[in-house]
Amino acid sequence: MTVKVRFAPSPTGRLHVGNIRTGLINWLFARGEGGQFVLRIDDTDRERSTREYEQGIETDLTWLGMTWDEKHSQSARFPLYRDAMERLKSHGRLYPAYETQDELDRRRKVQLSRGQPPVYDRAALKLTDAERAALEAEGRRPHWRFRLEGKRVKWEDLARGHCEVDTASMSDPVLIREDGAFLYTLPSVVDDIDMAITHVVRGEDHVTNTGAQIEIFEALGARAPQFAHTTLLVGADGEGLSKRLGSLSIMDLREQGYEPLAIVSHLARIGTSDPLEPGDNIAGLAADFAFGKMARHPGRYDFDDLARINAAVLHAMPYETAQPRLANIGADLGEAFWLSVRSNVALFSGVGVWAHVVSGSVEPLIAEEDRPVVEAAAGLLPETLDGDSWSVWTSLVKAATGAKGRGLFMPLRRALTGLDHGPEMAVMLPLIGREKAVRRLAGETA
RNA sequence: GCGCCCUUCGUCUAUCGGUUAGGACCCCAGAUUUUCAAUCUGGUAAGAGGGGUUCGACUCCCCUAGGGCGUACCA
Repeated sequence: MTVKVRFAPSPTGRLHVGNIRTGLINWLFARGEGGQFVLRIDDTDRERSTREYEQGIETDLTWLGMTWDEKHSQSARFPLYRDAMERLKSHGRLYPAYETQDELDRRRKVQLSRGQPPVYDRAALKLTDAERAALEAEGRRPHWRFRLEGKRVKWEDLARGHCEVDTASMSDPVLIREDGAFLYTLPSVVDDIDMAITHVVRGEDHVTNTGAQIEIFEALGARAPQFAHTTLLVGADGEGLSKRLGSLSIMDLREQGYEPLAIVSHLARIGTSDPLEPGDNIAGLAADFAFGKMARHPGRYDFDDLARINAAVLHAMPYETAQPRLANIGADLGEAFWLSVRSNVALFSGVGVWAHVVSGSVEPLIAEEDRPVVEAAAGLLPETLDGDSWSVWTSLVKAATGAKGRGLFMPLRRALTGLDHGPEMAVMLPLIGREKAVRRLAGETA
């Protein structure tokens, strides 16, 4: 059986690290198994769904490298849901209920205060035809609940092992709202059947849902797919991630300059036994992926880890990969430049600083006590500068001034770059060129 | 309140009854770079607490504490 999974985001906002992780795990699992990945736009809520957000989802997935084999929009599939609805009604599994939300809230509070579980009491099931007619005559419109069998639903979960949910302890789920809108549950099950989804991979916040949904699969005459419920993410402080998801959208990370490979490597490995390191590429991450590697407790999303992985991605990036992007920002100063600069940047855009040191205007940093060394060095600078010049030159300065080690190199670095850290000076010096070097050593901004 | 899941170095984790409790990050030290960064090598450091079961428990069971999730006409 070929694996076929789906990722079903709602186009009601931008993708963030929490929901993209679920999508990514689906993608990695599918690709690792040579299976298919379906993108299913959950736009049944016509009010909140927008075309722009839908486009944003595609932009983000494409940028991350998460290609899809099929794309469907649930808004185009209402006939299917209506058909399923009719079938459930005819089997007596879907019944109308007329309580208002206020009434339901009140009942829940009463049950809770009595120490009882807040489960719907199925009062609507006992309504006579006459009572229903009276309610409708009042202008009340029903919402529709799925009648649970009330049994222990069992499945073997790829991520959590044997699972059981007692549907007798849950409320009959509302499938259709008073205004006629389909809630998430029914379209999800109907589409999983229709699209022949083999594995439903989602967060463990859906575990209880799964019990009810398996009953719906069965009520529709289908066999439930396999399930994998992965742990959720918490923030670095152990708090739930939801509180600051706003700052963690994929779009924001892209705009801040994070590498897609870093984001994907980080999300793929949080909460697994693999080290938090970059993969070679997203396909490699898929090859390494296994549910068995995932821990059973919430994974920590630490922004510092992302930053570190991002730097590591850059530190290993070959010139061929970086070249077009360097050219894009006017910083393509050759392979030697990139290879020495890449280990000094945390974000790709950081290259700009070093390009500026080479071709821009820099104010030298010359401390009073370093002045003798810098002045002596200025007089000893070779006429032509190449890869060997730095070594030759600093030897001459050492001989002339007696300065050595840190006392020799830091004054020159500071004077030439205006900074106290950076790439190999042997590479930087010829790029900076004799003219600028001379002026900077003289204390001029050049 | 009730239900499900979870709890190992500072952090992320391995172990699935007998191990010097392993790896990664951080940190520290050394090497290299006649400087910083980067890189390489080495090192410090752990089984929430309490009861059981067992010749033997991080591993199995129970209790307590702590955490996550669920208990919606959200997804």
